[in-house]
Amino acid sequence: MAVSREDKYQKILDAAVEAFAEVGYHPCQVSKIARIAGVADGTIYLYFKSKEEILIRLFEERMGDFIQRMRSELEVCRNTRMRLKAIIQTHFSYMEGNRSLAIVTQVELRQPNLNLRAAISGPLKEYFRLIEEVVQAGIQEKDVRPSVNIRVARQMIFGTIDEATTDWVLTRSGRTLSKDLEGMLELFAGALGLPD
Amino acid sequence: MAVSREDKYQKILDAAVEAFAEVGYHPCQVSKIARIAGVADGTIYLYFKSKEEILIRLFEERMGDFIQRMRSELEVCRNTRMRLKAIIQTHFSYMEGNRSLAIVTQVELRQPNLNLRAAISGPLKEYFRLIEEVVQAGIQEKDVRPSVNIRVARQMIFGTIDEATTDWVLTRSGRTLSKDLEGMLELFAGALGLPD
Amino acid sequence: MAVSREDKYQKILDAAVEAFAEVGYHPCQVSKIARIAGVADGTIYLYFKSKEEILIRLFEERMGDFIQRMRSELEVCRNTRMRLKAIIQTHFSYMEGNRSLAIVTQVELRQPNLNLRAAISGPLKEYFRLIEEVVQAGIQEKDVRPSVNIRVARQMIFGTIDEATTDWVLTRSGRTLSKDLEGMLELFAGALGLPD
Amino acid sequence: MAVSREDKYQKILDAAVEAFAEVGYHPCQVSKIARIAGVADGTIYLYFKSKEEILIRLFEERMGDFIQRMRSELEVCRNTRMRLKAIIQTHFSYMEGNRSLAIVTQVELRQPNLNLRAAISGPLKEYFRLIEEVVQAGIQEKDVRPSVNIRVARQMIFGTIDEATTDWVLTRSGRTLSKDLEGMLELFAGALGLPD
DNA sequence: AATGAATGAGCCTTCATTCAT
DNA sequence: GATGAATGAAGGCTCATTCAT
Repeated sequence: MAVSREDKYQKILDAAVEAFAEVGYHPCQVSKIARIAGVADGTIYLYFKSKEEILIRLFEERMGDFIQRMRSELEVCRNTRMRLKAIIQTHFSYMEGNRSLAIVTQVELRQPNLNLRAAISGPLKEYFRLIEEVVQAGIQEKDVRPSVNIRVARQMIFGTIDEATTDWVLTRSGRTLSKDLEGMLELFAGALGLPD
Repeated sequence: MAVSREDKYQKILDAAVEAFAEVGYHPCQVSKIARIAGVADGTIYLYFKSKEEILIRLFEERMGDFIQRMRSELEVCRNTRMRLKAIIQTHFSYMEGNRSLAIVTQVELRQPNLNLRAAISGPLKEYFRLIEEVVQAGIQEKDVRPSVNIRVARQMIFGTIDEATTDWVLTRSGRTLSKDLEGMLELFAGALGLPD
Repeated sequence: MAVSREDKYQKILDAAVEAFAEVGYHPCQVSKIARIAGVADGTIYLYFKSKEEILIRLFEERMGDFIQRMRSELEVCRNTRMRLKAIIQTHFSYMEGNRSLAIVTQVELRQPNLNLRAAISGPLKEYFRLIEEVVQAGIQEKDVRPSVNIRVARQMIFGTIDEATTDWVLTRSGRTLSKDLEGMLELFAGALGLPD
Repeated sequence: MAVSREDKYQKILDAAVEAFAEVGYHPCQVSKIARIAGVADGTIYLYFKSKEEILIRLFEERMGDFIQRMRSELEVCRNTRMRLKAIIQTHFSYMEGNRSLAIVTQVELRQPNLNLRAAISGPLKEYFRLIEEVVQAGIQEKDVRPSVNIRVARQMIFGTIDEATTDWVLTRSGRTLSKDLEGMLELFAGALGLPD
């Protein structure tokens, strides 16, 4: 039945996230994914045409989902501070809810592999654009200092959030990401010159 | 003779940087490194005991060198703004002068592989400590708002610089990294509340 | 119902002939046969216990049918020349009417696989015996030179017809096999010393 | 050293002939060839880029060699009967001296696989041309009846010899091929109308 | 020390066959 | 009976590593 097919597809994708997170994409054996997913090796190939395609679909699906959520969170915000808060919060809570995905993202996002880059660049660029739009709007709404370079500001916002996530992923401390939300927001506010 | 041995060691390391940058560590064949280095495959194993060790030594040597330089640049700085400027500048110019190393660093720095993590964490942690010391000193010297969370500030500083480097590495535009130095410094200044 | 079962059995056999002819027995996937036959992969196994059995049955059925026809054509012949003509003609027209089967026969007839050899050898040996009987009778009827080695004569007759068929199968020219009937018959007549 | 490389290449080719003869090309595992050749599996791929290439090179080398020998045997013949005798004799003795090659040739020569066909067709066509030249010359020299169709005569000559070889290959009797030389020659002589 | 041919363990992928529906 | 998704054994090929020269 249709539901079962989609279910298994997602089960394999979930298994792949977990497996990739544990050892990394390249060293990960397809049979490991199969084992975690509870299916036979060959079954994987009924749903994906290659190991690489699993990684590509994984990014497409999960990052698309992430962007979706980010966008809807931003819609209800009324000023730049709220928007930045929403970005940090959404990013953090998504990654906290998907630790394995977070690990995979932090690592494999930077692969020089061209097929992968092509697949990733779509959603990632959209995320970047989304952040840049927030800064741009902030300037127009006089929330943000006009001297701010939009690209560099985006690099700061994304880079900081991303680095905090990497930190959280690599140090297996019990500390939550969300705990740093306010501190990070204050840094961004100061950097962009937001009104209190 | 001793010089020749050291020379070849470095030649292999240089070749490895180039090779890893092009395709990534895992997909890179040892024979590719050998070809670029102009030595036989077997020769590699007279200098390194495995492909993994190449990567590990690579980080140890090149990051150690990087930290060294960073430290000496910082010594001559008299206030927080100068120190932050030195960090950005040194990081940018080092990476611009070692583009392949920059690529490898951005990608492989995040490997979940434990041996590698152990090797990297030394120099990387020292870099983090160094940044945190700058922030800490800034607070003591009343350059930095006392409410600033030091760890989060470090994540911002490193994350932003790192993201700018990744951006530069992946978009093969002619744009130099250094061009963004002042803009980035202004963001940091605002974020930390530095005096003008 | 019984008819339907036999129908489907033949449909699968026909599909197999077509599929084997296209790519050869070994490289041919069972799913290809199923697709051509318009049945599910699993259905094949309700009629045959393995892929190999399809090939075996195929030879048994189609070659049996071929021998049957050959035998009935020979019965009405009154002398050696007519019999040889009947053999060539029947062989040619059967293969022209079953081009795919001809292809499969030319190729797979020579498999070293022992199960297959055993299955083929029955009808093939009967065909050989039939040819040899014609030569033998020719000698008794004084149609054929008595010095003729019967086995070698059979090799000539079968080998020539078979090679002409292979030629026709491999060169996809429009040329018909039957066109060479008379020329070949004259060669055989000369070889065996038939009276004009 | 150069000799050693060529040696090993031939050793693998010999092993492949033996292995293919035993089970057929498709079912034959590369590891079987390696075992017979006394080398590691991977070594095969230092000399051939794929299993298929082994088969292709095998035909190119061994058939080229065969044609070479055939041509030089024919050069010293003074009439059609001698030439036909030389063809049969050379073919038979070559195959008797290379039984495994004979087996492989009889079977795989007829593969529908296009790459293989292309590789084979060169030497095989040359063989056909060579036979046809003998018949043609025979007609000009008034040795052969002018009514003989050259193509059909070639099909008879090659087909008969080939079928005798197949017969000899499949029936593992002690009987030698050469024993039938005279009987076959007489058939050809009669078929073509050669003078006594 | 240097070489590079050889090794062989290992892995992605295929596909004949099974079996729950 | 029919289906086709699922299975998992098997195999071609790769490549890090070794070692005879």
